[in-house]
Amino acid sequence: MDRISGRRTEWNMTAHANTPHTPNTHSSDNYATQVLSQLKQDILTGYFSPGEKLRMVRLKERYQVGVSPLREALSQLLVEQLVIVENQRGFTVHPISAEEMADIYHTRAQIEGLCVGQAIERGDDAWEASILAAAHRLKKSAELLDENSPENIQRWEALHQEFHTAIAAGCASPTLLHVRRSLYEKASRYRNLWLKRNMLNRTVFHANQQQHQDLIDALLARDSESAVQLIQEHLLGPYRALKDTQL
Amino acid sequence: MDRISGRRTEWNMTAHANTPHTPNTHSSDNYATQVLSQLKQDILTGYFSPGEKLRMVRLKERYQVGVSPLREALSQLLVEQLVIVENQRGFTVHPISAEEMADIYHTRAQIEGLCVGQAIERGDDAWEASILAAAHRLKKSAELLDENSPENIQRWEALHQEFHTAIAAGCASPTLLHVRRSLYEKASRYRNLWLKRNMLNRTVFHANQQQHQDLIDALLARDSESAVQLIQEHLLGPYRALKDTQL
DNA sequence: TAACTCAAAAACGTCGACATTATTGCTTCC
DNA sequence: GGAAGCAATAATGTCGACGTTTTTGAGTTA
Repeated sequence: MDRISGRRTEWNMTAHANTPHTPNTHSSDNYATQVLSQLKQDILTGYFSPGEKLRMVRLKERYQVGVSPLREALSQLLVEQLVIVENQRGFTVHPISAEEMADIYHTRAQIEGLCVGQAIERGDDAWEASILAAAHRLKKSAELLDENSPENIQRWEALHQEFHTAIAAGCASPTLLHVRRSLYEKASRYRNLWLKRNMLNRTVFHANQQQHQDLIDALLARDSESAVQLIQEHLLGPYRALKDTQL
Repeated sequence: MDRISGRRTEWNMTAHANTPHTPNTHSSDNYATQVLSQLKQDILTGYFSPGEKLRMVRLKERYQVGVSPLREALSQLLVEQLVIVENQRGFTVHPISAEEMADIYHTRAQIEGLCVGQAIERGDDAWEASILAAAHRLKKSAELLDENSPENIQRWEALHQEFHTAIAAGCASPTLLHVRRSLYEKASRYRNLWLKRNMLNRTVFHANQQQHQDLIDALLARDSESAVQLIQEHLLGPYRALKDTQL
């Protein structure tokens, strides 16, 4: 057993309490890459709070690596604006604010609108099929929400995201999809922080179901104007629910 | 004199041949930050060619730092998709392709459209004034292009960019402007590589002048549809000139 | 009590060294 | 002559150590 996989196992076992880390990392990755995904997850899920100082000793203990891979991972999160840095004062989790949340969600709505608009122009049969497939999987998993444990919500959320990603993928623009993904991650941080305080009720999800069907109809009809309008509303809905509650 | 500024001076003096590096770095930055801007510049300007292997020994010599700051800087360029990495095989300059160029330019046109559209909605008097000021500076500097030395072209290009940034800034969305900046950098790599091979002729710039005036008129008239159309054409024009030439 | 000083402790950023992995080049064998 | 094996070389990724800077906190003074 080589060092990396050995170390990897240790990580999984020492994942202290709060966050069960995904073991889905290929040992072909280096430490920096492995730490990146875990650290990102820890920030997005709120294990490290907004504005919290990220002390190296703590990070070294948690992820069982030296400072070099840590600083590489943190450097990447810096570009993604999930951490901030001040010379000689180390790294800090990027603070949150109502203003940033509004900006992210609105920008995300615009970007998603671009994706959908182009997807309608460019999407082919395979695109339509993948949407219907993802929609089917999502609908079938609605039962996950009956028992609203964090794990089930996470699983449903993953399927939900896959559904919307299937739609956006039709735009066939790696650059645009890259931007989209980055914004999704930033937004999901706010969503997760909100989830930690407020349990979600089922009604919002049923509204979701209807919106999804309307969206699919507009997509298959290649009705760009309606589809863009629907997807933007679909994204801004959660925002409106979030923004008035205390973070 | 501390180590950083001492080292900094050495950098400026040892800037081998091709690229005169900007000395505009505060000594409050750490090595990683300083290396980042220089390395990015070297990639954008083509000192390091697309697909070229970035060997650590070479980078250490060029920037006079150890591997730690280098890997941090490269990690950031990784997120910005200016380099790629393969485990145990180090970093490589991100390759270029006609497909990527098309994707970047088209996405950029869409993003710039969003910026302009929102700027027209949100822009105030100060916004209008800053546009006119930047336009004035740009027009006054047209003489820079009479002698088309690389330095003059660079200076004109900076003013040109400031003009368009002044317009986009009206959207008042940090997130959107962040995306915009990232795409500008990626696109400028293609433009720079093109400039290395083809000297530009003056006619394209005069066409530019007229487009700028039309754009300003549309902005001040708050004619969103025209303005978005104009800015997108303005961005795609250079793309069309570039795409048919050999890279 | 509040502000200030300053020494001790903690934390940061960088380098050099080392183990591991990839690459090169030479030799051997078909 | 060309493929295959293998040793030598080179390059990568990570850690521990070190100098520097920031933070802490106890003691002093107003």
